[in-house]
Amino acid sequence: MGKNPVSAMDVARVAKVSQSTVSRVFTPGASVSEKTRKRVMKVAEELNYQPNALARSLITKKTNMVGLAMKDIQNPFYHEVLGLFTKKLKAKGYSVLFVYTENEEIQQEEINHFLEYNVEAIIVTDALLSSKVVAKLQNNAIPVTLFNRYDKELQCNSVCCDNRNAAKEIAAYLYGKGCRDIVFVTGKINTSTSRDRQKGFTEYLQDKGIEVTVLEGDYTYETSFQLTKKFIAGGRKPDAVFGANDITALGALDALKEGGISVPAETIVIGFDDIKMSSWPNYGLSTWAQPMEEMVDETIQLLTAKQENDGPQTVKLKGHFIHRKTST
Amino acid sequence: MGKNPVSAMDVARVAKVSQSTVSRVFTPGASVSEKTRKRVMKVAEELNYQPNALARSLITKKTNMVGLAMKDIQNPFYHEVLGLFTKKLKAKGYSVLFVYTENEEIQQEEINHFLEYNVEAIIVTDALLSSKVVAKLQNNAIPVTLFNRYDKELQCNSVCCDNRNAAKEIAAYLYGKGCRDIVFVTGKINTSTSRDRQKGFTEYLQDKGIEVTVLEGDYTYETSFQLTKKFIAGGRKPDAVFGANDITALGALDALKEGGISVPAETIVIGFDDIKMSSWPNYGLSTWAQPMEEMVDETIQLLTAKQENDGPQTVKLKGHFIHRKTST
DNA sequence: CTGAAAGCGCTTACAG
DNA sequence: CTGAAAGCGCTTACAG
Repeated sequence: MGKNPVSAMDVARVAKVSQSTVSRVFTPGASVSEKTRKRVMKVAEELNYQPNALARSLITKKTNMVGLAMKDIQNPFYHEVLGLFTKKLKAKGYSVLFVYTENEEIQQEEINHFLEYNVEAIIVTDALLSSKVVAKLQNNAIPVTLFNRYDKELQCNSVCCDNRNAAKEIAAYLYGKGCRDIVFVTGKINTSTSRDRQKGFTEYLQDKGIEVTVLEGDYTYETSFQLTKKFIAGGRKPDAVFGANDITALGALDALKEGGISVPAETIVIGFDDIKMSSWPNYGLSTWAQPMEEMVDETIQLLTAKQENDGPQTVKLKGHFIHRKTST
Repeated sequence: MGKNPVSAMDVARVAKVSQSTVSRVFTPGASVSEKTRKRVMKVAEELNYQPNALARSLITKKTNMVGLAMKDIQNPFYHEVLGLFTKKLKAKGYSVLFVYTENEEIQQEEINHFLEYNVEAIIVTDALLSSKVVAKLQNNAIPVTLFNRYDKELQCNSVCCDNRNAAKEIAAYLYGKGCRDIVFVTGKINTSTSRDRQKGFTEYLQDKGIEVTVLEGDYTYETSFQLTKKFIAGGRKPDAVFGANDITALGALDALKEGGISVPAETIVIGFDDIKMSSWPNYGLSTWAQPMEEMVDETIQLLTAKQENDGPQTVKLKGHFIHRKTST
């Protein structure tokens, strides 16, 4: 904490006021005469005084910290999300305590960590939460919001894209283009995002009498690339491939290209997320744009309006299709 | 902080011991009889007691938090770095308070933020620091380490790749391949990384009588893409393009491809960083791999061994060249 | 091994 | 508008 921890007391001594007054000067809205305020501020600056947020939090019960947990390191989508969160939370006066989970599931350990530091809310992006962990958080009255995930079993807020309907629209689009031999490359199958996208997609096509070929991926580029490569090596040449996210679609796209299949002439490729790379000229991936900014805003909204306790809320946002070079 | 803040006092009451004893049970190495420890632990678990890190920090002067500041949102390199830092710092018992800077320079505001929360050290990856800010930090005895940057003027530690020599080796490699018409696409020119890579690269070639064409980029894909596109539209067809980082090289690569130039047959393309994408089949970018993990380890080492005050240290790591599909 | 007490740096009623 | 005092939840000498 430094060798030179100037305290409010030090400032008070020099400014010849009480420590309470120094505190008031640094408390927005507290009543201090203009004259006193100026004198104190001057001394504070000279001494390089910085109020101690820890001590303040201890008494106000407000830490202004929110915990953010992430897992996926490969998907740039989450990097963009992280940037947006820290930026927007800062604007609201919150800091973010960041945790990167290696495990599939957020462990008790990481949550304890958040609890110890008294974060006021927790945002979990792409990791899983056990109901036991959620219970503990509820017990401590810390609101949790799942971002880009949801879980009916869990008693927590959730903000995500309406994956099912988005996938349905993509299916309709593909069907309208005359595609009949269609592949879906999944993400991690235990994620709601992948499941919902698959459900919306296959259901629509099933109604039309089309059985979608499902390749079980894991949201990584490599797996999707290998799966698709193997698939076309078997002599198959689908009309369309829909990847559970952009990275997945990109993997499939590269495999198709490598296999000499021309996109979109022979095969249409669609992704999901609209990460920056998708718009790069070399790819020009058509995709479903998640309303990332709106999603972040909604999440923060949910966290800050935690007062009204009408149970966990689920917000589903629409997003929109972006037509680029991999679709016709 | 929750509606149910069980304190050590609460536990003490139920376990019929003093609050001091409860504290000892949660302090590694403190002397408590096995019998008491068990009883206290049992009660603590029943009550869901969680020591308050804020209160502890207030008295121990140890927050176990380090501040991490980042700026570049587009470069996946930093996403990987962030993952590595949180993972490794956690292993050492540290949490990371994350700040995403929008400004080119880290502002006083963000630093104050770190100071308020009493972080024990600060890591700055790709943002700039003013000497005024560094001075303030030194005044508070908080060690700062620049990661992947360095600045002679600034009194702070620094860990980075030996960019100059790496670029020199790349230049030698290219020269050895017979390249004579060579382009370097810079990153942001006010970064030490871009400057050093440029210096090492051009100096070597200058010695050989070759004047490198320098295209001034900004470390983004788009700029590099446009620059290269414009360059070749002017009728030029270089033997080799070296990008200040992978993203930059990828932008150039795509522009070359779009311009109908075959890589590596006509033009060799080399990047710097070895981000995951560079190994994707569609790109197969040859690049200089930064020893990312080592760099992170060294940084943490520097921060935790902050006791010996023999002035700021600069650590330069080597890294190595990775040959893929864009070089011969 | 254990308890009573002081103190970390703040905020916030309570008086004046 | 301002000061004295209590208290937030801990740790840590100091006694015993």
